Amino acid sequence: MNSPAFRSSKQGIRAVAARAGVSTASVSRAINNPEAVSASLRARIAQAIEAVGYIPHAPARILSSRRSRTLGAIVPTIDNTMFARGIASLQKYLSSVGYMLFLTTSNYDLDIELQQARNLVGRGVDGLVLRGDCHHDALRKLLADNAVPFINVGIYQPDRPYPCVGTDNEAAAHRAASHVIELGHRRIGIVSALQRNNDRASARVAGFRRALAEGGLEFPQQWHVEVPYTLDDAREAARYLLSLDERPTAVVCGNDVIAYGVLLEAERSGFSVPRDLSVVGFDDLDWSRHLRPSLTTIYVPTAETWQRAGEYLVRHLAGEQAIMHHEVDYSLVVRESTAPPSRSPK
Amino acid sequence: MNSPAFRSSKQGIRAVAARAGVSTASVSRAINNPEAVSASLRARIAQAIEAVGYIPHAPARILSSRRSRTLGAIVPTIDNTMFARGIASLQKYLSSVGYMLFLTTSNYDLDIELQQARNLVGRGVDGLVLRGDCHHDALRKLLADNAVPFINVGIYQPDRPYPCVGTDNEAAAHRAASHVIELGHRRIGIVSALQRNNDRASARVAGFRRALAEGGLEFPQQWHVEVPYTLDDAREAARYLLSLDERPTAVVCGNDVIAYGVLLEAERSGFSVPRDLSVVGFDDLDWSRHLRPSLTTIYVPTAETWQRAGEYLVRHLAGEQAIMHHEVDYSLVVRESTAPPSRSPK
DNA sequence: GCCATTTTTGAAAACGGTTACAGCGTAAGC
DNA sequence: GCTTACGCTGTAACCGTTTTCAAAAATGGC
Repeated sequence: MNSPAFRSSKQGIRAVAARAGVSTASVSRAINNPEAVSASLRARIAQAIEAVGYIPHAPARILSSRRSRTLGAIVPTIDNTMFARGIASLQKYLSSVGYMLFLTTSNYDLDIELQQARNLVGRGVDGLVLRGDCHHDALRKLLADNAVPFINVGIYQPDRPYPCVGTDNEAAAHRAASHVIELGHRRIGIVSALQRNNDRASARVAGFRRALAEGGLEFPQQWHVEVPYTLDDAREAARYLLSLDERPTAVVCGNDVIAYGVLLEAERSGFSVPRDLSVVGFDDLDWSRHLRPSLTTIYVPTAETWQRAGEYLVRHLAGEQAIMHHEVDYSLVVRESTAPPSRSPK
Repeated sequence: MNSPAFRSSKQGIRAVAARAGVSTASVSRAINNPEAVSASLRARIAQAIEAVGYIPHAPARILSSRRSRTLGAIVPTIDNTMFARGIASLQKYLSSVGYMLFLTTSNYDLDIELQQARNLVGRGVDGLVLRGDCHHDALRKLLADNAVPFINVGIYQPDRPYPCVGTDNEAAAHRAASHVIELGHRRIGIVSALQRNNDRASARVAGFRRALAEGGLEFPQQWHVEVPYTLDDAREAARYLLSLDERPTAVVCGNDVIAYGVLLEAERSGFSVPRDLSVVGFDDLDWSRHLRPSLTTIYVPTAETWQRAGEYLVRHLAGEQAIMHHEVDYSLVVRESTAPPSRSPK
């Protein structure tokens, strides 16, 4: 007969303990630190867990231990192949080391990102994976106040005091633009993603422009168009660029989707790629190899990047040393969409 | 001077309560049920919360209230446009009603799905969104034992006792195949996704086959190929089908990505679409409108479907009535990739 | 003003784990 | 044989909320 002062043993770890005839402490140890418990007890407990169908209650665990073995991630949107891939890779890695991932989206809005971060911190995540280094000031304060480690992924900024892992977008973009310059192009247009609250997009634009400047090329403002991440918008941008009196002979694009749009529109407008127009993308999505003409682009190892972000945090949380600034290599993949400018442009 | 028997008021809700000069109960009420507290207190508390920078601790909240305002979702993979869209839509809806989403992936593995479900239940999710109705037996038992409501999304099975929301894949596939039959095709190939543990894929195959059977068409086994979700595999399948002595004049595909592969390969092999080969897709991704020839396909309102799944669970959890079987309409979008079979096939 | 209601508010017991601490054997050292 | 050390186990406090219950305060009718 249970005294009312005793908790009922009907649920949770107490039920398991009762059934195995041990204390809750032993059950907890058997689960979290099996070596700390004798083999015989371990077996009894394992059997009791099985019999009761016991599932540890994570919130209680987190509350008590103050660790959740969970990381949070905030991405602008999941509806973008690059992020989807990155998240998939991160999730896979984390689950391989017994961590979980709490994923949220910010829609490129700094306030939403901050709010989601509050949410995740309140949730008790052990660390946070953020996209880029374009954040609300309050976000950094929040993470500092609560001692939540984090990492900026998808960028490489060795000079900043925050951990990051990714490719150097500026340098990669510079490489892409240099490629068409080396081919002999002098009139080069840029179709970039929206730069607002997107340091990846703006770093790429910066790289493009630096290459143009270094090449001594003139760059009229109307040769740069910013578009959302859709084929339709990219096509519209291409239509505009191709309609200019003084039109570019090459277009460097902020990402592959934009490049696809440019490719499609050029073809529809009767321009032949690469004869009349060279096009360079950025990301190297699946389609880039398959299109005709196939797309010259920058390969970015997204999966590796995001996995390394996870590795950094997991290591950091384990108290191990981890490199704060990790650069991930990109590479230029030359395919059919680029060629020297034709002597007799259409 | 605090007696050591009292908990320190340095943290959490107690710090807020101390600062506002009220009890923790009032703070809790001010947060969760503001009307239950007088305006003056509410104001004092709000100010204290602000001053302390208080972030409620979700795990403690869940532990105490036994509700998390969090739903779990298990999808095969996030790296698939349709799922990414669905998840994005679900997440957006949930956040609009103050819920969060815990997302995990199963990689089309029933055991992993079960394990993830355990995980999520242990995490205290209020409900679960599952892809399709192809699950481990233990999963249903798990959810029943723990009284966790769930819904199968992406399918429509009014005859089963489980809630679901989605399109009738069998019927939609039937419609797609009927389209090419009506155009006059008699030799129709099928390139489907892998059917193993994928009821969506197999329902579509069933629909295709029913249409063929009803049309009295013969269907040699070698005209059906199953491939993974990649352009490369789809192209290989197309290459195979087009190399047959008796080759199909039309191919119906389990999804758009497969159809893209078939389109690409047909073109590369010198077949003209739709003159030499008609192709039908399924999903209506962005590319389908943009390709040349554009792709005839089945439009599936993914975003709506997943949002409705969220609505069902939220409603159910609120104790409101909600329809268990919700059918979402599909539609055939006829574009350029289908035409009557040519008199003189290549 | 007084009593009966109806708010508002606070004290304290859960919620389901972890873990510091202490107790108890048993093995080792002498 | 007695101490010392160590390995295993149990007791119980605590993690930060919510929520029940009852007391206190406000309201209203007379």
